[in-house]
Amino acid sequence: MSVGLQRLREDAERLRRGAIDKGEDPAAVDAALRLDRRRRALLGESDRLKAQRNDASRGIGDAIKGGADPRGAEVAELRERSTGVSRRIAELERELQSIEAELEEVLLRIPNPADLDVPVGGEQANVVVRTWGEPARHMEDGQGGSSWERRPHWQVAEALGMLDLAAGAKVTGSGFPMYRAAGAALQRALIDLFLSIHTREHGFVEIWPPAVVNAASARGTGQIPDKEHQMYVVERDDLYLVPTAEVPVTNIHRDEILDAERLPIRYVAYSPCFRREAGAAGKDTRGILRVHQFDKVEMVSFERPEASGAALEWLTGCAEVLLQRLGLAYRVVLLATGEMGVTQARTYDLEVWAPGVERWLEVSSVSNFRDYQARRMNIRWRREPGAKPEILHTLNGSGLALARTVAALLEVYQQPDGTLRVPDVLCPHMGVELIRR
RNA sequence: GGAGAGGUGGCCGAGUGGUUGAAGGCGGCGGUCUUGAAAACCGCAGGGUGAAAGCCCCGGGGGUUCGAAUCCCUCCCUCUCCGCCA
Repeated sequence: MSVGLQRLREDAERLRRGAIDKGEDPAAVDAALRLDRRRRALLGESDRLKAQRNDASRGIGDAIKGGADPRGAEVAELRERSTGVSRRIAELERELQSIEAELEEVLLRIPNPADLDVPVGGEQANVVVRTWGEPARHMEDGQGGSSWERRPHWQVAEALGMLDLAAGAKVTGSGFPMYRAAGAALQRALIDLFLSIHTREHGFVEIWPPAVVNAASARGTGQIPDKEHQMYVVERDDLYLVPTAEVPVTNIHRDEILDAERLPIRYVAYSPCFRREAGAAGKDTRGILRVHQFDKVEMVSFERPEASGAALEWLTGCAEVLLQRLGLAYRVVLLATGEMGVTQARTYDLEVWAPGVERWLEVSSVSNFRDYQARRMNIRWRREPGAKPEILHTLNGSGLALARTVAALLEVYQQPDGTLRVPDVLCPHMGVELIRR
């Protein structure tokens, strides 16, 4: 269950409003309310009958122990009366089961309402919270009054032998980039850089997760049912290729009750990410801005509810550090309700400036899910030993997604002569300061 | 992939179809004792739902039965051996 029956009953209006603000259908809220009422009625009836049955069974046991003939008329009569009750229970149980299945299905479809201070609306309602660095110009001044034009990343990369999109298309299909030579090394260097900073400077515990998950995990983080069509499915084994490390990593603590002193728990994980990008055909077809497989370092945090708001700001900062070290200009955008996913309560996107294509590219999305995912995954914590378990809060954020970061790097660090300068932080990882043909 | 063993409370581990939501041990919490601690002794402690009574939960699902942790089916997982293999 994602929103919880308690909240459904007490706060239906907020849920309805939240769905509408996100551009989703609020009908699921009313359907859930209806099913919940029906369920409670059936449950009351069947519980009463079960109590009756339990008494009767106990009576039969006592009678036999008290010396009654198990095959005698007295016991047979008791047994017969109980049979009728059991049959009625079975009927109710069947109906209850179908109601509960329906209810669960409907609950999974109720969106997580955005925090109240999130701007309502579409893209125009997004708020640029802050910017960092000086966006590089597309046309750059050169020596002696000359000027040069920055090329898009795919041209830079292909010319330097760092990327072979044709090979990727041949081997797998379009949207599966083949990095080579310094391009491949750059991938490895970035992954290492990001993981190193997060583990050494930000205190994350490094995880190297499976790249394939089962349906329960995909449901836990909310990919199912909302984004099921965006995932690659291994049908034979009923498994899904991960669209982000968020899925395997957040599910680590599914069905657990964590002690207070363990919180917050903060993981950082590298994984390849697979996305079908269904419905995005024809968008960003050139280069590596929208691909079916990319690499990403993801931060995941499990927090006490009262700490999740501050944690979101902190996580955002952890991602920003990486862009600052790479010397890439970026802006932080607070997403408006209509731009958010159904599971998030508050989301910041980090957008990096790519002067070749002259666009801001989303390289990170940092979100507070509050209790929405945790309830689906049944992840709880205890304030103190012996206290009632409570649902905790989960957050995650990219730190960072590689493909678009690489695109920005290529476009920012290209030189007029066609070579590529390696950002200082990456030199130790790459072993060179300049990449040339 | 083949053969076998097993999945019970935070952990280990009993469990006969009938007050066993579950013995016992360890661990945990509280107390007595102690200058303090240890030891010893006493006591308290699972989760869900519900206003409560109650109902449900012994890997998941289904079945047999008046009644299932206990019997049957099925799926999943763990372990051991064999085969294959980075």
